[in-house]
Amino acid sequence: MKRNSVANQPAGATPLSPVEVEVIHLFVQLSRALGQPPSVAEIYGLLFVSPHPLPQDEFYDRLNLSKGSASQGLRYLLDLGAVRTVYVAADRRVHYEAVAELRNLAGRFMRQQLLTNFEDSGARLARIAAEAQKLDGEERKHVVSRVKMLQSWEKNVKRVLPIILTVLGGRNGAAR
Amino acid sequence: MKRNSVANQPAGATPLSPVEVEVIHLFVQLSRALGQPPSVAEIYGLLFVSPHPLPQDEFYDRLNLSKGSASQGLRYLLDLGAVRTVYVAADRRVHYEAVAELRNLAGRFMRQQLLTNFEDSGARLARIAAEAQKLDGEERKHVVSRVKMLQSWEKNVKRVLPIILTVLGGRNGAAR
DNA sequence: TTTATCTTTCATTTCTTATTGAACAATTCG
DNA sequence: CGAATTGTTCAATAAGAAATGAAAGATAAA
Repeated sequence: MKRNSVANQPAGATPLSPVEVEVIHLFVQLSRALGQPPSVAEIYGLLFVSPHPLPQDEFYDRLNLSKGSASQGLRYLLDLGAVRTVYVAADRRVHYEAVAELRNLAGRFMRQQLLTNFEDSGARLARIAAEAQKLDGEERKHVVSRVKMLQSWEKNVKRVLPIILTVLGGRNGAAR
Repeated sequence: MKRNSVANQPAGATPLSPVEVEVIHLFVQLSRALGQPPSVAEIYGLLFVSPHPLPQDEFYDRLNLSKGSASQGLRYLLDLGAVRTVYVAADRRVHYEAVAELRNLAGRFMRQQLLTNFEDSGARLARIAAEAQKLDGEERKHVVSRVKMLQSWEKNVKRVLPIILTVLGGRNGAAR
């Protein structure tokens, strides 16, 4: 069966309500901006509106994605800390609920994202600086100044990140 | 000819120096984190280290990408404001140079990125809020609180963005 | 005007990433 | 112990994104 956006559930599954559809859309949109796969966004979106913890089959029945996607997507969200498991009495299935505190979410996401792609940027910058010394005259002057610029960028970004997290967390999103 | 990373220039083109290679790597890495195509990162990286403005053929000769990619990539960077054109006397070709102020770069990039994916999120939130009123009892209560949470998130993000830009710009990257 | 140079466009191809689904655990129930 | 239910893994496939290259525009020089 093909993934035709959010549509045609298998017989017996409760179709998505209009609110659910809208909220899921919102998260899918967000996922594009953040470079995350849509299936993950769908899963998180559904969990986010749901008043109860949900078991895995809810996801592949109602969002009609494959077992595999549901399993992988949930594991990814678990690792990210965007979702937690909940024990439900008299039910064998593992249930999930959304972790919705913006500070945690944003923080973990950034860490994951930046660490994955960035670990060695400092080392690389040092290597570049060293290489630059081998150049001569005008060119060296220019390259050295560019490298300094990059180092300054790095420092700035490192300075800004904690601030972002603080501000995001300060008055945070707990609706009351 | 296939794109085999940064390698085999056509005969006659100056091969990339070690410094250039490293700097380009750095930008390609960054581009992954930001979800930008590698070819664009290569172009910007080369321009960033270059002490002179460069014409288009430099890009497809030395980075060996196609004319098409060079043209499109440069246009993209121009639109973003990450690159500007430079007039060079007695040369018919348009030359390009990098715009390297972090504040401008980051600002424009965020604006472009967020506007593209986000324009209507406010409207969508309003629609969701309206839909939520149609629900009843417990469920409505929960959905309404979630919607409030989303609205609060949106507000927080809008509040944080200008701060980020200010801090990035404050002591900015002009090497001296 | 004709020719040469430089640039853009866009249908096609290639490459990357996300998703599927069938096979294989693992667990609980009868 | 099976049998049924739940969950994971991973090779194969599909969907999507980026890059190519050939053709067509522009512009300038001869």
